[in-house]
Amino acid sequence: MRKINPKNFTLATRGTSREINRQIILTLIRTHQPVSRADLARLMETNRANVTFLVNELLEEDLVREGAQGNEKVRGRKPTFLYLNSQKSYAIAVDVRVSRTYMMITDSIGKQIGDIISFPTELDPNRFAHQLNIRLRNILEKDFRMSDCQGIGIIVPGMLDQKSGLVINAPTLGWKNVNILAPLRKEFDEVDVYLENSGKACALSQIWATRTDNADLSDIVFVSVSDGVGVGVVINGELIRGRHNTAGEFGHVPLSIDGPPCSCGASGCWEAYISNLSTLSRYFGKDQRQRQPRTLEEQNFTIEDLIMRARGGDSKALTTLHTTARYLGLGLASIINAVDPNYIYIGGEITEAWDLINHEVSSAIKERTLTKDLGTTPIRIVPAIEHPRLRGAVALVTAPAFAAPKVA
Amino acid sequence: MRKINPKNFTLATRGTSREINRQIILTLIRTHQPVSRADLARLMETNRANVTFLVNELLEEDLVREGAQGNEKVRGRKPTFLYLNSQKSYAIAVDVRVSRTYMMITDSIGKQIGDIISFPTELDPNRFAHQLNIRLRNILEKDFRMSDCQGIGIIVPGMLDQKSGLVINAPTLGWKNVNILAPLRKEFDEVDVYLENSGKACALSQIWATRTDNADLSDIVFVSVSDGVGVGVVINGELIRGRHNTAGEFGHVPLSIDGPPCSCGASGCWEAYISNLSTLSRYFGKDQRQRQPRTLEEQNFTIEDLIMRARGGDSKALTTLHTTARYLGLGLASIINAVDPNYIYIGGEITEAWDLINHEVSSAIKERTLTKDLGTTPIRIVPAIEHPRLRGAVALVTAPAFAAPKVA
DNA sequence: TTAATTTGTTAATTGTTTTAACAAAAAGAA
DNA sequence: TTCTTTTTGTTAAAACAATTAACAAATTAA
Repeated sequence: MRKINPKNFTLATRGTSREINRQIILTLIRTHQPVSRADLARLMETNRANVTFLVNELLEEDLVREGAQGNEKVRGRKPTFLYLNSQKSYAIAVDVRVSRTYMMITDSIGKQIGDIISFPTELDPNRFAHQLNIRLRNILEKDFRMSDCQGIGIIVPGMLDQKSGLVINAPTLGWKNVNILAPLRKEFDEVDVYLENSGKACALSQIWATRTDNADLSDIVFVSVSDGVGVGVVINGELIRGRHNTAGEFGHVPLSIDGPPCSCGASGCWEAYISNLSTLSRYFGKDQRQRQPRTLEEQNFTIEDLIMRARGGDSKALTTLHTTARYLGLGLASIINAVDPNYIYIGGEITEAWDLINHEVSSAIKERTLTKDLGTTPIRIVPAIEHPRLRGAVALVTAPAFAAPKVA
Repeated sequence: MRKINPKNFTLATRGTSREINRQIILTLIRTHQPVSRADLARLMETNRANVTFLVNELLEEDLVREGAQGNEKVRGRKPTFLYLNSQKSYAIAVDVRVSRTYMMITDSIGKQIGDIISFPTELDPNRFAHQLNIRLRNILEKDFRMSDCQGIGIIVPGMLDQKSGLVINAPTLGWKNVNILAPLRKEFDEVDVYLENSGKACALSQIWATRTDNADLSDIVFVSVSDGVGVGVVINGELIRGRHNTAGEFGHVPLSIDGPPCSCGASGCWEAYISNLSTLSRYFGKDQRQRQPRTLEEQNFTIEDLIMRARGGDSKALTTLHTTARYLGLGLASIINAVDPNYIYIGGEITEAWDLINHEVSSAIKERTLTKDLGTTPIRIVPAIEHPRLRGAVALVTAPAFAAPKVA
């Protein structure tokens, strides 16, 4: 039961029904391809004539193409299969992280083209913009044609204003009130450039992934545990952004208000318990409150090393991971109580140790969730190899073509 | 950018556009009445002919009526004003609380008819059902006509399953897995009966209230502080319910996981810091961890008494309120970080002391919100006299007629 | 009294879904 | 082979709703 906003509604015009049905057809071709017109008519519970009209429109726009004919051993005329034309355009994804920046190119349905490339991130915003500019120009003018580029999606770990392209605060990069998009938009004015927070992008990557399972992804949460903790919340199939594009920051909901200091300035945030840095500090026995300097050896020691040690029999390492797992679960319980999602997806380096910690996570979740049902909310691991951030950046570019039209 | 759910979509039919525009017209008449067809055409940025057709349909259904003519000093034909026919039916609202149950009757646009009546709540579910049955029968058969009743909305402070009508757990009432709706639905099978949690109902009461201010209520949170803490979250004009209708339970997000024990079984929940009981316990210096019994005098002492004492110069009472205010603000900061709403509404007895505590609440919010913008999220007080729970119960019945049709 | 202006309706047009009929294509039965 | 049956996809016609244009009604100002 959604209330129509009397200050901001969308009237239905003569073409609205067609637009809606067109997007439904696109969605169905996307999830069921290769698929025939007759199949679509059955899936949509409508008549084949309607499907013919709508598909013809998509064929004319070259969004959809006809392919081989089916050859099942059944009577009757063989169906003509339809599939999305993935060659129409390409998308560029950019994932900016502290140490390196990653780039991926995909076709118009998000399938990777070539290899992922990466380069060290310039932490000076101006020099970064210059650096990225050159890389993009290479792709847009040498490797591909600029007119074929559907858009560029850029992921930054921090809070940002989507429209203006302003990075309000990206603590790990040290960027504050930096407009990273303006120079790019000026340089490549033919191409759409999108900006998104990494936690939100990861959530997008899941709902827009083409999957074969029957999972209902209309209400999900993605929790990305890394240097910081990023969270993206999807409700009713839509990423929630809030008034300032800052919705979903569960990383800074406290476990204990008097807990360890957090990068955000407050103390006891969930992030201050479960980020990789926090886990490592705990392993080395440093009191985070004191922000004691770490030795060089400690600085080069990563969470992956810790996991390796835990697997190698280092009981202190294992205990450290278990403690993090418990805190992870306690925080997830808060998210579950607040959002009650269908699934929770978890990404980040710690997922590599999931077999070691999943029991602790589950029991912590059950400890603080309000009902038994909530305690069994399915948790799914997203391995790094799936590149959720890059996939989310791609979705920023490619997904709008499949999204539901704004109506009422 | 909403993803169309390929397993659960709604195809647009020939009538979909009309249905959408019809609901927009209803919404606009509701918010702008009395209003002429020409006004509607301007508000909707469409032509008057379209409005005529749609309004004629509403007139035929007797949802809308024509009223007086305008008489501004302008040239041209006088407009015929349209208004919602509020006499078409009536709604019954029931608010079940520990001590008493309240009932209100409204017309079909939620305007109160007669006085609010109340009676002591029978805490035995069967006897309660019987009691409520008799009360409802009186209204439906003696005072009014059953066929005119649009529906009955019942509010229960606890977790519940909307569809089956099951009260899963209402700790203050002591109800667990009680089906309160089944007997009513059986008895009054002509009438729709709706069940809703009190926090969620309060949120509904705000978005569906007919207001004159220009507030954008598409993203709001209602926090109801009483015996427990109920929270309702509205995103994109729609109350979020989650997979098990338990979404929004921010009352059990911890401030400190090792904090005082909470009625839910966990410890350190926000509720355990700010509920009326928690505030009173703190005033009487009881250690909640010990669950010490209170004296008879203490048992009869209410939060209103505490506020009175604080106003009367009792500095310990004032300090107690200030402490609650601080905890209230710290928890609100978590909600703001997580949801980033346009407004936060607060109801409950403590709002009567708002002039005493609002400064502490605000500074605690600023202390833990991630950005300056978030720190200035407007907080609005809803006084008890506005009966948000009963108004929410009414909205359950009357609002669906104005809601956006499900599409795509 | 006439012109100007605004409201609301009606008729015609256009675009879209829906129904019904049909053509095309293939397998199976006679 | 030939005919029947079945399925796919298209086309023509019908039904319906938004849109456009024209017009009638009602009122004020000149």
